Amino acid sequence: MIIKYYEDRVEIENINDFIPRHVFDCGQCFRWTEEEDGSYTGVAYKKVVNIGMFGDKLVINNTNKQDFDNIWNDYLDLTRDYGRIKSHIDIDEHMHKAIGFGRGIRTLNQDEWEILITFIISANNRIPMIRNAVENLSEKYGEEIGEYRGRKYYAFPTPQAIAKANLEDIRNCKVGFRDKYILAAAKHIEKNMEWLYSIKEFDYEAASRELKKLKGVGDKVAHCILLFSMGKYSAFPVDVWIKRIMTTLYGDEIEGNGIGEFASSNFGEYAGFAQQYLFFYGRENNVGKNNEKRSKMK
DNA sequence: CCACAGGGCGGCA
DNA sequence: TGCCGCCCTGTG
Repeated sequence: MIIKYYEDRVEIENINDFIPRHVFDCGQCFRWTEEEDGSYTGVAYKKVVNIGMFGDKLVINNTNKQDFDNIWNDYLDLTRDYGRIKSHIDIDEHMHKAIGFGRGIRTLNQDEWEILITFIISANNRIPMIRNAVENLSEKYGEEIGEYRGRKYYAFPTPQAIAKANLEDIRNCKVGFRDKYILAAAKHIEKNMEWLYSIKEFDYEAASRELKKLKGVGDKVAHCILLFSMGKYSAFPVDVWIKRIMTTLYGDEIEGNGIGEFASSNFGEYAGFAQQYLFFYGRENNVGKNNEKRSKMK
C-alpha cells in the first residue's frame, strides 16, 4: 500500500479488497451516492469526500493528508488485512461464493451516534426510505458543510440539535413511528455522551445490553450498532434477508440452535464480516426470494 | 384501492 | 418466556 498525498486528494496504490460499490452498497451506510464514473460521494465526520477505485488505485477526492490520517484511514478500515479474514470464514462452497461475490466489501468504522439513529430508523424499514429519512434529518438539523460538484452537503445532526427539535418536525422527516425513539435517544445521549462512547469498551454481551436500554433498539439494531460503529466483529445482525439466506443455504444446520449459534460457532470473532458477505450476496441475487414466492402461491 | 416490505414494543397468555 | 397485533411510508 503506497499512499500519495496531494493538496486536494489522497491516492493509495496497490490496494486489495476495496470496491466502492461493495463497500457503500452493502447495507452498512446510507449517505453515499454513486457518481457517473462509479465513484461514490458522501458525508462522514462532517466532511464531504468522493471515493473511487481506478485500477488498483484508491482515490479520495476533496481531502488532504490530515483528514486522511485522522478520519479516512480508519473510517474505510484500510489497515485491516481482509485476505486473512476471508480465509478464516471461507468454510464451505456457500461462503466461498459469497466472499467472491462481495470481495470488495470493507466494514466501515462509523460514528456511534450516527449509527444509533440511522439503525433505529432502519427498523421495519427499507433502504431507499432509510436513506431518504437520514438525508431529511441532516438537511433539517445538520450543519451545512459546503458544496461539492454543485451539490450542498450537510453533516449528520448532533444529539443537541435533535434533542431541541419537536416530535412533529422529526416525524416530518419521514421517520414514521420511530420519531419518539429518535427524540428520546437524542435527549438521553445529549446528557450522556460518555455513556454512548464508552460502550465499545464493554464486552460484547454487556455492550448489547446497554444499547438495548434505548427504545427502538432491539437485538438486530443493537448488533448493527456493535458491528458498524464499535468494532464488535463477532456481532451477526439477523434481519429478514439474513433469515432467508441462512435458511436457504444452511436450512438443516440452523434448525434447533438457530442462526446466531451457527454464526458464532462457525465464524466466531469474524461473524460480522461473514454477515456482510452473506447479506450482500443474498440481496443482490435474491437468494431465497423465489422459494418464498412459490410457497406463498396456492 | 389494496398488498406488501421491514424490527421492536407492549399486552396477554 | 413466547406469540401476536400494531406502528409508518413508499411502491407496484
